[in-house]
Amino acid sequence: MATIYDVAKAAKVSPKTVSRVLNGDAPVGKKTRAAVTAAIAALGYVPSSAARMMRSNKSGLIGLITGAISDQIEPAQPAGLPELLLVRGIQQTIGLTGKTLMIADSGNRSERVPELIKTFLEHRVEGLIYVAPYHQNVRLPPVPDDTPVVLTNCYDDAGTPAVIPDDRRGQHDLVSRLIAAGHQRIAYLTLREDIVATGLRRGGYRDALGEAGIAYDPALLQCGEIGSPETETQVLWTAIDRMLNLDQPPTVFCCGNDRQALKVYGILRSRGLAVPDDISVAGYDNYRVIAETLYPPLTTVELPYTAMGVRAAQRLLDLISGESRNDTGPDVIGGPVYWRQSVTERRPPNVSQLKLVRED
Amino acid sequence: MATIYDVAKAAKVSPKTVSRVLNGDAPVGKKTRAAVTAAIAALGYVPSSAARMMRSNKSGLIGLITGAISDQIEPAQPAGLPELLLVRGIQQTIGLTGKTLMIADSGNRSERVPELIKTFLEHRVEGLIYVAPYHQNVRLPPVPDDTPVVLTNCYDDAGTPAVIPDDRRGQHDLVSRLIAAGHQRIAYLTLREDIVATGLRRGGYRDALGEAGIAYDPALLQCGEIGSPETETQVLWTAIDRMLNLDQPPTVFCCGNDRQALKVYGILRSRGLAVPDDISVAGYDNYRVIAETLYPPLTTVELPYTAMGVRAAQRLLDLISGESRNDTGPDVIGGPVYWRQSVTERRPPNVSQLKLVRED
DNA sequence: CCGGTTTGTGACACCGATGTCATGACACCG
DNA sequence: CGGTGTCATGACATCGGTGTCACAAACCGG
Repeated sequence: MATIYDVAKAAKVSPKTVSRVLNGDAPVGKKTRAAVTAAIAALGYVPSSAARMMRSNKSGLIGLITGAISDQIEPAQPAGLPELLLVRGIQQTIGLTGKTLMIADSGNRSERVPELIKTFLEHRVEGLIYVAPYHQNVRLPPVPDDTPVVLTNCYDDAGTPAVIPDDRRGQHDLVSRLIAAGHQRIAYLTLREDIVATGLRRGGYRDALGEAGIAYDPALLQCGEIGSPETETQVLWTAIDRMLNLDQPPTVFCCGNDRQALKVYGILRSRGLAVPDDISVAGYDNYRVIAETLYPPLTTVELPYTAMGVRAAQRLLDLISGESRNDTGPDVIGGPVYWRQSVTERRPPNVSQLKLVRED
Repeated sequence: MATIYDVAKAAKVSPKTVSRVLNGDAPVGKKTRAAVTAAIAALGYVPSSAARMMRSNKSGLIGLITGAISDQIEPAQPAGLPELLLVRGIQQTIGLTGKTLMIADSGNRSERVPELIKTFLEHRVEGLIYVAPYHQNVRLPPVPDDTPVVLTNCYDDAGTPAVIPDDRRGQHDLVSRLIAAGHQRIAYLTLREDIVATGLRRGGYRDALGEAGIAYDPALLQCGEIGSPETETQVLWTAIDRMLNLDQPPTVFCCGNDRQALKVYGILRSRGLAVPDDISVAGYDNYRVIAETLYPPLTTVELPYTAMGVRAAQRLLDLISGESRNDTGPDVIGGPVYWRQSVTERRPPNVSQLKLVRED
C-alpha cells in the first residue's frame, strides 16, 4: 500500500505538503495541489488511520457490544432480532458525526465481554455502548474512567448512563385504550416471571384498570411462558381454555409479545373463534413482520428500539464531548400504541385523551 | 492512557522487555516478568493497536458491509432481518481466527458504499465481505487488488468470489417432498418477478413436477406480490379465490416466503378452511419466528443464511492466506426442507430418497 | 577450564502520519 | 526602499509499539 512518502516523491513535494492537501489545514499552491491530487489518484493512495491516530490520539471509533447477531443461548427463540433496531438507531446517529462504529458480538455469552472490551480499548475507542437482548439488570466488567459507557436496553446498580424502555407506561396506554374501546374483561397472558418487563407491565396493566375503576381479577392474569418452549402452545391453550370458560369470559387477550399473539391467533381459530369478531387480541413490541403481516393486523404497543438507539448514541456523544456527566442513570423511553384491526371498537374512544395512540 | 514506556519505567526495565512479556516472543526472567505484569495491572495498560499495526503492517481487521441493520428503502418490509443470520455466520467464523470484524452499515443505499470502503481501507482491513439483503446481481466499486473481497447473497459479472443460496434446488426439494406426500395439484404463489430468486425457484418447481411426470399447469402459478405492499393481501385473496374455484383445485399452496405463508394462513382461515386438514401450506426461508410460532407450525425450506455466512468467511480467510484465487465465482449453498404440520401426508414418503429433508 | 550455545536484557531505528518551527518569496505600506 | 505580514513549502521531531543487533551472564560438554 502506498504511503504519503510515495505520493510526495511522485508529486515532487515534501510529505508535509501532501498532508496539507489531504487535510486542508494550510494554504497550498494551485499547481502543487494539482500535482499532489494526481499522484494520489495514480497511486491509489489511502491514508493510514493507524499512523494518523498515533499522532493525534483520536481514533474516531465508537465501540458497540451486542449479542443481537449471534444469539446462541436460546436458538429456539430467535425473537431477539428486533433488538437490531437498537443498533440501527445507534448507527444512524453515530454515522452523522463522521465517527466509525465498531460492532462486536458477544454471542450473548457474558464471559466473552471482557475480551471484546479489551479489543476496543486497544483500538482506543472514544466510547462504548452495551446493548442487551432484552430489558434487564446487568453488571459490566470495569472500564477505564476516561472511556464513557452507555447501557442500552439494560441498567446497572452503579448509575451508569442507560436507556431503557418504558414498559409500565406502554402496557398502561394499551390497556387504557382497550378500555376506551369498550372492553372491561381484559385478559393478560404475560411473559416469563423472571424478566424485568413482566413486573413493570403488570403494574401498568393494574394501574390502567384502577384508573378506570375496573376491579382487578386474578383469574384474568396468567403467565404464558411456563416451562420449556416446546410446551408453550399447550400452556397457552390451557390458559385460554380456562379463561374462556369463566362466568364472565374476557373480550380481549393481551399477550406478552407479538409472537405470543401469533400463537394465540392460531389457538383461538382452532377453537372456531374469529379474530376480532368473537374475541380481540393485542400484542406487545410492534414486531412488524408479525404485527403487520398477521391477518387481521395486530393491535400492539411499540417497543421503541430505534428511538432508544438514537438516544443512547446521543448520550454517548454528549459524554464524549464532556457535555454531560456519567452518573445520571437511566433514561426511560416510551412508545406509542398501534391500533389495528385485531381489536373490536365497541364504543368510540375519546382519542384526544390518548395522544400516544396511532391509528394505522 | 498509559504507554509501554510508562510500564517500562514502573517496572524498571526497557520498553522492549515489556514488549517481550506481552508477546512472549523471547524468554524473560521470572522476576522481571512478575514486575512487568504487576506494573501493567497497576497502570491498567492496554497496548495500542495503532502503534502495533504501524510496525507490523497487519491490522487483524476484516471489513463487512451490510444493509441489514438500517434498511431504509423498504421500511414497510422489515423482512430483511433474517439476513442478520449471514452476519452471524461470518462473525462466528472470523472470531475463531482472532481477527476483529468491523461492521459498517450502508443503510442499503449503494451510493454510501464507496465511502465505507474507503474507511475500511484507511484501517487497512485484510479483506472485505459485502452482504446483500437478498439474492441479487451487484456491481461493487473498485477495490485495490491486494484487498480480497467476497460477495455474500449476491454475485457480479466479474467472477468475484461469491456465496449464494441454491434457490432452484430448494424449491425443487420442497416440491418433490410434497409430491412424495401425495400432493399432485401444487399451487405456487411467487415473490416479485424482478428478483433473481423467483426465476430460479420457478425452475425448481417445474423440474420437480417434470421428474414426477406431473403436467405443469399455469393456472396454479401466480405472482403474489403484484403492486404495492398495501394491496398485497387483496392480491393474495384474489389469487387464492381463483385457484380454489378451479375444476381441480390445489391441495397445497407453496408460498414465496414464510411471511407470505403467514398471510395465507389468515386468508384461508377467514374462508373457513382449516390448515392442514382442508388445505396444506408451505413457505420458504425457514424464518423461525414465523415458521415455528405459527399454529400449526409451517413446512418450509431453509434459506441457509448461517451456512452461507460461514462459507463466505472461510473463502475470505483462504484468499487472505493466499490459499485460493480470487476469480473462482460463486459458491451455491443449499438448505434442507423442514417438514412440519402445515402439510398433510397422504402417502408415506420414501424418505431414503430425500436426504435433505428434516423432520422436526 | 575453555569455546560455544543459550538466556536475558537494552540501545536504536523504523513504521506513516502530523505538529512545530524555520525559511524564502512576494506583496503591501508608509 | 526597508520593514512587516502573508503565502507556500520543507526539515525535523514525535506518537507507541516492535525488529535488529549487541552484549553480558549463565550453562554445558569435553
